[in-house]
Amino acid sequence: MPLPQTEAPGRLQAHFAERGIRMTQQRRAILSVMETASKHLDASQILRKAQRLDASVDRSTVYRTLRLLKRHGLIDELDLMHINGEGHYYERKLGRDHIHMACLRCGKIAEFVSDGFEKLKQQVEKDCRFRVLISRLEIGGYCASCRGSQ
Amino acid sequence: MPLPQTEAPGRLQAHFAERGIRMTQQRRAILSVMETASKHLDASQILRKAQRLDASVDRSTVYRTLRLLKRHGLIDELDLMHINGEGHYYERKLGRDHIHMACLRCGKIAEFVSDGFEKLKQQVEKDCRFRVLISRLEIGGYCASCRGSQ
DNA sequence: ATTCCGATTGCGACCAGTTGCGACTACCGC
DNA sequence: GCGGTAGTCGCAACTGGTCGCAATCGGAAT
Repeated sequence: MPLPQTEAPGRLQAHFAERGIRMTQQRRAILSVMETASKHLDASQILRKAQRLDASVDRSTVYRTLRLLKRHGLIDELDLMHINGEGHYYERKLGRDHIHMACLRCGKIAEFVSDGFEKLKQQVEKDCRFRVLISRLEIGGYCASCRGSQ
Repeated sequence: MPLPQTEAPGRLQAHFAERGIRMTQQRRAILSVMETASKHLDASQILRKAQRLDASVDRSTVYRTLRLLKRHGLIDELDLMHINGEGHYYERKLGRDHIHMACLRCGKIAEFVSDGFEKLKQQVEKDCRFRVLISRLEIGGYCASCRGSQ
């Protein structure tokens, strides 16, 4: 179920300004790719799209900017259970955390928002005396339509 | 074929035999490293230890064997929130799934077994009509001792 | 508009993990 | 034990991601 969201799109650049992070041509290109992306992108897709806006963007700048966004909690990084090789996927962080479910047969990715997940995180905070900042729950298995055919 | 486990340690090799998976010198070395490991190892540590038992073991054989173990549900693969670079860590799968908590300050890894986690997976099975085979929940934040110093 | 300094960039070299391929070997049936 | 074959291995080449460094740029102060 593609996702319930609360918050206007397209404000990544504003976040940068508010936090006094320097804005460059290259970052502008990358942010605008992330802002307008409709689905999970991997690093090489982000690079290609960003280079269409600013041809000078380098691979390593993409990775550095992604890391920056990650550190500021503005995007989430996903493995999607390494369905296709080693790569990672990135998505804008909007609204509440959600679980990612990857179908091992058809490769489809579904998302799921659950109160149980929030409760579980609260339990960890309490029982383990651990301050939760980032969390990632990924599940691999078979989706409803693939489940029929063993 | 995914499998629940409650089980004595050190029987990785037996599992291979039972499932008719071919046993080789190299695999024996790698399995024995995994069986005797006391904590999360990364691929290069596994390689080094395995080479002490059989000098011919190659990097790619380690990765291939790890993937094999993963597919058979005998080990878990962790990112530990990419605390140190990109690498992955591997651990023998024993008993119930557990949550990994990585402290972003001191790097310590804690584990936590929770009924809430099991319930959450059941909820996904039911609400999303999704067959759960593998699951991984990783949390990044501050552990009890690092929490004091902001 | 000009200066200036730290932050950022591109580049090339590197580490982590995967793949294709020819050579090798475990193990089944004889 | 012996041979044949599918499964596995080591190697070398590749993709994904990181790092160190010199050159460059953003933007605050002037």
